[in-house]
Amino acid sequence: MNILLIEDNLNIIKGLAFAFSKSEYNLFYKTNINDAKNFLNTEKIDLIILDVMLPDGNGFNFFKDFLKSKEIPTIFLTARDDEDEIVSQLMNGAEDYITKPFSTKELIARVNKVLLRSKNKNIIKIKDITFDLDRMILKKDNHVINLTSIELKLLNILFLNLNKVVRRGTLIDAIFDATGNYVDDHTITVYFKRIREKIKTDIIITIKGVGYRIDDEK
Amino acid sequence: MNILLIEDNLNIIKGLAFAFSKSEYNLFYKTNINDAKNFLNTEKIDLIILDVMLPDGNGFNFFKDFLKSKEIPTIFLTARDDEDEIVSQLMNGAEDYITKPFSTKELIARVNKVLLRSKNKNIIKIKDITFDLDRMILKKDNHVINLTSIELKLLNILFLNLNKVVRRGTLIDAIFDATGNYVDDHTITVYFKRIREKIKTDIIITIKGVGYRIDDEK
DNA sequence: TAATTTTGTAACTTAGTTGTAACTTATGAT
DNA sequence: ATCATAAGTTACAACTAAGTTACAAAATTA
Repeated sequence: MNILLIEDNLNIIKGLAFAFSKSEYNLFYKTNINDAKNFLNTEKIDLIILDVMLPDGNGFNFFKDFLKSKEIPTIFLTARDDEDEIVSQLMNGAEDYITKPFSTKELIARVNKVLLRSKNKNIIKIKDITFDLDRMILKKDNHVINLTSIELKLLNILFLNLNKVVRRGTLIDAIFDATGNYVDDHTITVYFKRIREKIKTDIIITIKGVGYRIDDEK
Repeated sequence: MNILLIEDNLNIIKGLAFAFSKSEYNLFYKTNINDAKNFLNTEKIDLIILDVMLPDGNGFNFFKDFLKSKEIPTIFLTARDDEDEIVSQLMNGAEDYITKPFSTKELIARVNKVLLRSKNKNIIKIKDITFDLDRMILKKDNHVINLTSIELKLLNILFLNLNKVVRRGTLIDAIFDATGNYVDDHTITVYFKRIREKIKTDIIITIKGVGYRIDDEK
C-alpha cells in the first residue's frame, strides 16, 4: 500500500515519515503540486494526504482538476477555517479531511478507515463503465449516468451474473417481481436498446435465442 | 458450497449452525486452529469464517501463515478495536470482516457476496475447443465461434454428458423443450453438420443408430 | 394540474436461424 | 459384395428474434 503525502512543511513530513515507518504502508512525499503530478503519472498510489496550502498552488484546485478523475482516495490537511471548501470537496469525492494541528495517531486511524472503505467497495469496472452494486449507480468516465429503475434493475442482474448468460425469461420475471407487471418479450429488447443508447459503451452482449450477458475484462 | 467456521464460542457456533441449516450452504466448524488445519487438508472448503481469538493461537497469524496460500476466501470475526490489523489482513487477501457483535443476517449477506464473486468457472476444454457453459460461448484457439441457440443447446447437452452417448431422441426432446417444435430426425443431422462446419475440429463422434458423443481427452 | 419522465406496446426492418426436401455417401448386416 | 438404412451434404424458403422507431398510457414531479 502506497501513500503519497503532498506537503511542504518539513516538520510534518518528518513526523509522518517516522510514524508510517512503523506501519505496513510505504509513505512517499512530494513538496509541491508539480512534483506530485509527475510522480503520480508513474507510480501506483492508493491514497493521498494532501495539504491545501502548497508553494505552487492550492490543494483544493489540484484535487478538482487532477486527482478527482484518478479516483484515488484523498485526505485533506486543512486549517480549521476552510470549512466551506471542505464540505464542497467531500461532495466532490474526497474521502476525508483532518484539521491542523492533528495527532499522527488520528491521521493513521483515518488512513486505515479510508483504505478499509475503499477495499470493501462493491464496484465493477468494465471499459469506461463502473457499476456500484451497493448504491446502484452507473458511471461512465466518472460521470453518473441517469438510469430509470427498471434499467438499473436489469443492469444489476447482469452485473450480479457477470460472465453468465441471463435468460430473457429471468429478466421478465425480475421485472414482474419489481413492478407486478408481466412485460412482453420484446419489451426487454427495448430496455436494452435504451440502456445501450445511454451508456454508449458496448458492454452488453446479446445471445440470440437465449438472453444477455456482461463480461468482465481479461 | 462448504463453509468452515473456526470459532470456540459455543453460542456463536449454535447460532450460525441454525442460520446456515436453512441455507444452501453446508456449515462445518472447528473450535481451534489445529483441528481446522487437519480438516482443511482433507476437505474441499469454499469459504472460511475465522474468529481471531482462538484457544491455540491468533486467527490473523493463522490466515497469514496457512490460509493465504490456499486462496480460500476468508471472513474474519473481530472485535471492534482490531481495525489496524484488519486493514493489513484485507490487503493481504482476506475477503471481508465483520465485527462482534454481528447479526447472522448480515454475516450471511457477506457470505453470499463473497461466494458470488469466487464462484468457479464452468469450462470444458477438448483439443483446441473450450466450451464455457455459463457464458454460452465456444472458443477455438481462444477465438469465439458464433453458434445459434439450438446449436448451443445441443452442444451443451453433449458436454454435460461427456463420454456418454446421447440418443437422437433425447436431442429431439430437448429441442422440443426449448422451442416447442418437434423436429424431424434428419434435422438433428443437419444441426451437427452445421456445428462441425463451424468448429472444424473433430470432437463430435457419431454412433450410428444411436446418437452422438463427445469424449474428453485422456 | 401541467409538465416531464418513465414505461410498455405496436409496427416495421433486418439479419440470421431454422427446418425440410432431395440427394449423396458411408456403414454394417447378411 | 450387395443392399438397406443411417447419416452427411446441399440448397432453399419460411420463419423468428432482436434492433429500431414512434407513440400513447401511466407514473412522477413540479
